Amino acid sequence: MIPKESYGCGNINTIPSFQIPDLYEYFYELVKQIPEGSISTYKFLACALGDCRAARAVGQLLKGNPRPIVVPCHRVIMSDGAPGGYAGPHTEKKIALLRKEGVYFQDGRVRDFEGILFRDFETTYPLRTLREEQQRIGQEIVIPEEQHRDFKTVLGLDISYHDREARGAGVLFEEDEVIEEVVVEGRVDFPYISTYLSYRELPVYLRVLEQLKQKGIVPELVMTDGNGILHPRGCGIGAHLYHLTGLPVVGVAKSRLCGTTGEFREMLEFGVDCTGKGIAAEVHYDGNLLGHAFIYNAKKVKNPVFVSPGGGVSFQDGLRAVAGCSRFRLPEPIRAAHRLASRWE
DNA sequence: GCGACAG
DNA sequence: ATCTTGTCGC
Repeated sequence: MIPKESYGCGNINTIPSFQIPDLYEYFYELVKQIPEGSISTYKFLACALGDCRAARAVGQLLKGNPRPIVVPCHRVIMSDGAPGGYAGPHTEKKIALLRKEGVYFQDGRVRDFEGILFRDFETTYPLRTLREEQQRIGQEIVIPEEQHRDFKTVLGLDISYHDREARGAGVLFEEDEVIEEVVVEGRVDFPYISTYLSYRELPVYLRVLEQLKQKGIVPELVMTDGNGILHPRGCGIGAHLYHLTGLPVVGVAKSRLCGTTGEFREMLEFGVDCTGKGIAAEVHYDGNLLGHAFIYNAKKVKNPVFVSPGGGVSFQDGLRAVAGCSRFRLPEPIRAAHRLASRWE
C-alpha cells in the first residue's frame, strides 16, 4: 500500500488492489467459458467472481453486455432453472437461442438442469482478494476519541456516470464559501457491486485529490458520498480513502448498507453540541458502534443519512461537521459536488 | 418465505 | 448511479 504521506503522488496502478484486471472484461471472459449446450446461473457466476452474494451485480453486468452472443449471456439462468430475463422483455429470444444449442425447457424450467450446469469456471476469485484486503484495512483503522475539532476547510466528493464514463467532482468549502472546484473525467473499470464501492470510485477520488494537491491544497476534512467504517468489513469508501491518504474522512451515505439503528435522540444528548441542528441514532453492527443515522431537520426531512468516520476524526466530530454544514438532508459540500459532477456537456 | 446490501 | 410518469405530502 502506498504511504499515507504520498497520497495522489503515484500512479494508482501501483496500488495492489488496483492492479486487478478490468473487472468488466474479467466477468465477460468468465461468461465466455460457459460452453454451448450448457447453462450456468447468476449465483455461480457471482461465486466465480469471488462473492456468492453478488448475484444481483451479475444480473446488472449481463444486462450491460456489450457483445451479446459472443459473450453468451443467454446461457445464464436462475438458480431454480427458470430462464430469467433477456434484453428486457425478450425472454422468448433467450429460450430460442438455448433451444438451438440443445438446451430445452419444460414447464418453464431447464430440462436436466443439474446435468448441463456449468460450474467449473477458471478463476482467481478477484472479489475474494479484495474482500481480504478490506478486512485487513478495516482492522487497522482506529477511530480517535472526541477532540472537539473544528475543520476550516471541508472537501465534498461525488461522481456521476454515463455507463462507464465517470465525472468526479470535488468542492472545497471554507466556512460557507466555495473556495475551489475540481473536476476529473475518465473511464471506470470496476462495476458497482455493493460493499466494493471503493474499487469503482476511489481511483477517481484520488485523481481529484491529486489535482487539489497540485494547487497546493490539502483539505482538513473530506466528506465522501458513501460510508466510512459503516461497512461489513469496516472498510467503506471513506475508510479506504483515509487508509490511502491519511486525511480525516467522514462518510455520508443516503441509505443503509448494514447495521441496526437505535432510538433517535436530540444531538445534545449525544454530547454533540448541535442544538437545533438535528437528531441522531447510533448504528451498530456486530455489536460495535460504527456510525450514526442523522436527520438534519426532523420537521422537514424524514429519511436519515448515515454518518460514519473513515478515520482521522471521531464519531462526534464527524457528526458535528456534517450537521454544521447541512442546510437540507445532505451536507452542502456533498450537494455541491453532486451538482458539479452531474454537469456534463 | 427469506433476505432486503453505499453508488 | 441512471432511466423517467404519475403520485404523495408539506
